[in-house]
Amino acid sequence: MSVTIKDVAKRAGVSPSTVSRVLSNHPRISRETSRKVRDIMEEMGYHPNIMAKSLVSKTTESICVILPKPAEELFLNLFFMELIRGIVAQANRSGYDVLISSGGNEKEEVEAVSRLLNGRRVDGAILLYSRQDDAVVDFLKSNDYPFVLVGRSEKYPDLLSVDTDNVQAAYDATKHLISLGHKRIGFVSGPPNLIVSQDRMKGYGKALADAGLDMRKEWVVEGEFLQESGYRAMSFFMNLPERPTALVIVDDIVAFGVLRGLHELGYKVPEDVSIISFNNISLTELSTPPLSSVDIGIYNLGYTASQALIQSIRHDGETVLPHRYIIPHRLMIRESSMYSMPKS
Amino acid sequence: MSVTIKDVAKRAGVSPSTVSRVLSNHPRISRETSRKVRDIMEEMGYHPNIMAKSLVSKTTESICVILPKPAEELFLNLFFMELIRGIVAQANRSGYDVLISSGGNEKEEVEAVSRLLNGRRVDGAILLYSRQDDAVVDFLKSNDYPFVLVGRSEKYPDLLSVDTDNVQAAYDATKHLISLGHKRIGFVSGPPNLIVSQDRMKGYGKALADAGLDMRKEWVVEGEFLQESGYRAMSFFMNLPERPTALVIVDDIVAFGVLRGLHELGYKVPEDVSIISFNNISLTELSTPPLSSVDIGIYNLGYTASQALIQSIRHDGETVLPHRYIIPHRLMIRESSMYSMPKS
DNA sequence: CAAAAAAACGCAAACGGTTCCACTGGAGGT
DNA sequence: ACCTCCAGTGGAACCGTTTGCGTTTTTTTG
Repeated sequence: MSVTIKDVAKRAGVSPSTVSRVLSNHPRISRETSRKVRDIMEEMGYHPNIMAKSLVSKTTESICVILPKPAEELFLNLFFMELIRGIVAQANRSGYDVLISSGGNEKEEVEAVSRLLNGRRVDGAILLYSRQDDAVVDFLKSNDYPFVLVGRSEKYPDLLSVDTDNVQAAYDATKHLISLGHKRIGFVSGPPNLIVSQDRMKGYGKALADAGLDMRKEWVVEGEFLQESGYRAMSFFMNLPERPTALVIVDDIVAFGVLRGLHELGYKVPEDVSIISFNNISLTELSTPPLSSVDIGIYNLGYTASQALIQSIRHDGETVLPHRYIIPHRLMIRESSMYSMPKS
Repeated sequence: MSVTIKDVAKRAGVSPSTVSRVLSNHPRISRETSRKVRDIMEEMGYHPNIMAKSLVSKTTESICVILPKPAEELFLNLFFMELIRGIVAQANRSGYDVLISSGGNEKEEVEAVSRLLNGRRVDGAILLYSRQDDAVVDFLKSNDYPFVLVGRSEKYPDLLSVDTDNVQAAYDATKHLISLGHKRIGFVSGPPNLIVSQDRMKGYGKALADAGLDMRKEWVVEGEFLQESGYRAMSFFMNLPERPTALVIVDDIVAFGVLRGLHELGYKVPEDVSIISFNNISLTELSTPPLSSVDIGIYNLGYTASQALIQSIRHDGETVLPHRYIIPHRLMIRESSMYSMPKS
């Protein structure tokens, strides 16, 4: 059917081994043989069979990324797509292919990962989440397969992972609001069991403390990564006897809900309430008003994760590799927090 | 290293062939042999080596999807992620893996696809776009590889493809506005060379004609799939001596720009201008006001594409398969077009 | 009860590469 | 002129499965 290494060999009057060596440009092949063989390959339209190659080399030059279930429900879509783009871009640059997999539930995920890694279809995996107690992580770790986490694991702190310094990011965001003169700053959080929620909350608290402001329990609400969460939070906050004048919001999507809630309640952003959120997905600039957000470099997160994984796959064990990569973040200040408090 | 079919065979006291046959549950294997072998496989933790299998079976049970370059720039991200989710979900259900690939330019794309298909790494491909004249399509077609287009090709009308009936969709959207009493209806289009732009424009024109309304050149503008396009279109439309009272907009993202433009110019939606757009990405419901949009079933598009491709891969050539799948659309009417024109 | 048919299984050759080892022939050393 | 050495190449085994065909065992049948 397809032209093989033997066909080329025959046509070139050399042995298959020689052709193979030309392909991997082995040092001990003469210039002219190499030229001749390459010409013939070109002429015959030869393409190496990747399967045959990986069968013997025991390496597939490909990785998989596991989409979490939430990707189904939430529309963290923007987030994931950006991440995937980064992953694919880097992987392709390094000559790796990327395989996407998703499972309905955790059990299915483990089965999928098991099939892919035990079946030697991929060399490693990227996990796009950090759940509290993850069967997939357990599987990968116990089988000693290369993998990297986008996020971090509390259970195993020294896993290879790529993450944002969420504490610092929240600290910076909060400080920004403080520098605008705000003294009553609230926090709209996400699911309390997610590490990212906890970390951002921590940074928020730290910034307040450092500025000598007190963190009031009633100015902190927890919710989901959904706009409804933000929406509901507003009817709560705005009925308080003492309302916050600024909000740090755990995610852009939630911030959209906040925006909508405030709008319906008749409050203006940023005049009445200044807000800033996290992730800086591409929509932040086109809401009304444009949303201040902490850019966490999602593409870069993906890119780095892919790089770290491939590095770890290729690693011969000589040098010691870092366990943890922190992607720098930066504040993107837009209208939603551009208003300086009148000195009151 | 890893436990192979031979290890299992030895341990079970049978030949490798028998083990293989158990795996593919060949009819001529006795109940008990099958049980015994399966038990041993379980016990030894056997997992079939996918590479070895594909080498001999000449089929990889996996497909690839080619991300177009625009995915890099535009944030059709929402769109693509949704599509990919559909593709992956269906493929996994059918036992196929999905491989994502993207190329910087068309040449790189061809190289990537060539490597994947010629190298027998995947069995087929899904193309997420319909460009005017596509080298990737030419490659796939001339090599007779299975592939499916999400969209349609003017050059080769009978390619396997999955698409929306964009003419009808635009017709329906326009008719909706007409039914609200609008007589001056404009159209904000996308890049004129994209088939989707052309089709939607066509449906728009047809609806106007059927209603006896005239389509005025100055009420139609072309642009990009970017919010700026919509934004700019508004400063044009709203300076016209006779302004449209309703707009059909080629894409949700563009509609966001329109919304913003109208807002800044002091027009209210839907009181002053009613609008409806296409695709119904998840953000349409959380803009202010929520956007009427034509839901084109993006997930379904992906799901069906995957299904069609796999069907075509497995096809033995006996029966004849459809070339073209049309995914039904439906209007999602929200606030942005809820206002009935005052009888003027 | 022998012969034929069916059922269950084993052998060995692929699939398309890679790589260790052996072989050849000419250059360089003595 | 003989030995050594090395660059350049060929031979063959192997990677883990599948599968056509042949062999053995069991069952059916006349």
